[in-house]
Amino acid sequence: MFSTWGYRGATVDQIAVLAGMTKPNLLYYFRRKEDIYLAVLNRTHEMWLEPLEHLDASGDPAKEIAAYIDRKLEMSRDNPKASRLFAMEIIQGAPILGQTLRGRLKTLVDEKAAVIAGWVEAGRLAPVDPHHLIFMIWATTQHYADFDTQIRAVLGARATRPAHFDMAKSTLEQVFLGGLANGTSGR
Amino acid sequence: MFSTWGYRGATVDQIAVLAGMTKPNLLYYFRRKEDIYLAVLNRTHEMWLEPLEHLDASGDPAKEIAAYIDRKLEMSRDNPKASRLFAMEIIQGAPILGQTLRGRLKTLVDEKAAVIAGWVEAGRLAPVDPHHLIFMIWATTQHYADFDTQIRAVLGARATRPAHFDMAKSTLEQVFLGGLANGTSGR
DNA sequence: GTCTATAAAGAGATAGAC
DNA sequence: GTCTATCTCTTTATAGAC
Repeated sequence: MFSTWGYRGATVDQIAVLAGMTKPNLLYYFRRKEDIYLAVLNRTHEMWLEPLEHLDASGDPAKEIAAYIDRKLEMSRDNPKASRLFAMEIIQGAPILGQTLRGRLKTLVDEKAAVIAGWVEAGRLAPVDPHHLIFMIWATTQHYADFDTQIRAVLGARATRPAHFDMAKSTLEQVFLGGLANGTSGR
Repeated sequence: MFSTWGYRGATVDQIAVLAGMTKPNLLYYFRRKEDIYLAVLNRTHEMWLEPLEHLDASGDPAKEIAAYIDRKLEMSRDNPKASRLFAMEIIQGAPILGQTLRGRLKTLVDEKAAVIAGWVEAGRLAPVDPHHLIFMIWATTQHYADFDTQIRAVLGARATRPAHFDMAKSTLEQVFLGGLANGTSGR
């Protein structure tokens, strides 16, 4: 409900119906509406951090990045509502997750950015800004969940459910890996 | 107000204060809350279609794509709230803009996708799916407006306002143009 | 734990004076 | 065109029986 209607737009009544119980019963488990939102948002964010943690410094740069893209894309395909919930929270200025972003997320990203920077220094990857590369991967993969409505509107008949995800995957890998191939450098 | 709080989250009272008038006065110009939303959303979407219209089939592929990326990125920098308003509308399933997306936007994208396909056929661009390439450009450029809060949280001290947009621009151009260089093909 | 009934506050919209 | 006052409906949250 929150991912479709936003925090204010979702009503406790509707959530209760969706949960198969009455409103006072739902409020017996979660005292306030905000508590429901916090619970679902925290659970979602936990899941969101995971794929980046797997980026392995000792692996092959191209393979690691491709695997990261794939994992993120699969998450968008399998948990689009979670992605949209997270997106709405950020768009609205991250009133709840702000601290987590500046803390745990920043630490994780800085750590993995250092890994990427290491690959660049070793000449195994074109010289690229690691932070912005990570932003690009977030943007492109989550786009397929967050803007699903627009994508399906534009693709029209082409938008067969699993097929267009395969197309997205190969396009993303092509552009990212082509753009990051070592030797070729930035150009 | 709508871009920060969502449709339901924004109140007519708050909008009136922001507009420097009382609530009944605002409702004298816009009879219903929805009319305010429609007005601001339509104005925004108009602006949003424009950059793609400039993609020129007779130009140099790499230059045209770079110029398109730049224009979209500038829009994110200069109109972040408009971008976020648009994003929230799409995330929520485009209840208002749905028809426009399936109509005018689809027509425009299909037309420009054909232009890109032409470049690919002429061997001036690596073989890439035109629609998904356009999605990638939308995703990466709008990300800097929509997820600004997250980006600044992660970049921390690095996030000097105009500077990180320049970094974004060069990173995007590098990855896209590198990934799309002709001859090299998809690889 | 679950329910019906209801209190209390919020928010969209209108009435009507100026 | 602009205002104060207010109607009305929605929504969060609680009371209290079972």
